[in-house]
Amino acid sequence: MADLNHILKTHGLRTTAIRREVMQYFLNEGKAVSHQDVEGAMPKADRVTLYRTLAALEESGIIHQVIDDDTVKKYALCGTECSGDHHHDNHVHFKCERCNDTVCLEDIKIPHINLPQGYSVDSGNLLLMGTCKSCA
Amino acid sequence: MADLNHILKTHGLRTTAIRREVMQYFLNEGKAVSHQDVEGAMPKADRVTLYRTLAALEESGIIHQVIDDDTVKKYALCGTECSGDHHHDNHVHFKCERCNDTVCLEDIKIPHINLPQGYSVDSGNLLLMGTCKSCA
DNA sequence: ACATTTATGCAACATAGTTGCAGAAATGTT
DNA sequence: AACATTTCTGCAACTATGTTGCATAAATGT
Repeated sequence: MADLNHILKTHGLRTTAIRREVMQYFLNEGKAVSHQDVEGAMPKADRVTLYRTLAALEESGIIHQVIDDDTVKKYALCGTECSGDHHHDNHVHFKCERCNDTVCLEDIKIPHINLPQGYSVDSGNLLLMGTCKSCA
Repeated sequence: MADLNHILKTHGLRTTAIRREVMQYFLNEGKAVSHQDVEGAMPKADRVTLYRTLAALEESGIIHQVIDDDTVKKYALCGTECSGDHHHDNHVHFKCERCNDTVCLEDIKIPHINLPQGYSVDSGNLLLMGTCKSCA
């Protein structure tokens, strides 16, 4: 609890019950979750508030968007290095095609890629798909 | 024209005016386009037909989905090696944050990544973001 | 040129996400 | 602790995106 409040404060957000609950949900899941997932887990909470909560957590650098092959937005908790102005979520994501879970592989970084003259790269997103440990 | 018909036939699709127009649009754009883009370019065509046209072209391996940080689906033409059952779009995609265009870098392949024991990888998707040649 | 199969266009529906605004809760100040 | 200020929450309405069912039209096979 106190932890969660501290994270919120250090990221410039007010401490509210909903934000703590959403963050706790992220901690429990340990995988990328969508707005719909959050809504399912917190049926009493207002849809719109949850959209805005996710947006606030993302803008402040507490969660980051996980790019995935389906069209709903998904998010996961950022590592401790993230802050609002500078996300460092340059790790690889893995989506299991059996259980459909997408997870962060925090230890595996996106390799540097050489591009032709004229391109400059700021950030990247690498999604690997296949079968995860639990489904193998 | 004849070319487009040939491509459609070799991928097991019937040759229709709309499919040729959509394919021609892909050829002209040379970048990843969304349903909305196609609709804008072909205002007379029916929305639903365009959704189904894109789905048919994707399933048959003529176009492939380009994963991007925004949530609308985008597609681009596949290289010649693609067929319905086996897509080979394992090249890198680049999204320019100024012009917002996403392009295929056909010559740059996704590098092999070593994952921990238990993961098996079937396919991957690498999106690099930054500034493109024209916007530099 | 005819029968069969598949594609198109329309209406209605379903899902995902946004905006405006009033009341509630959190924070800063005294 | 009480107040003023700022920000958050919850509701209603709305926009955008994508899907399904079905009748008609067009493409293919014989």
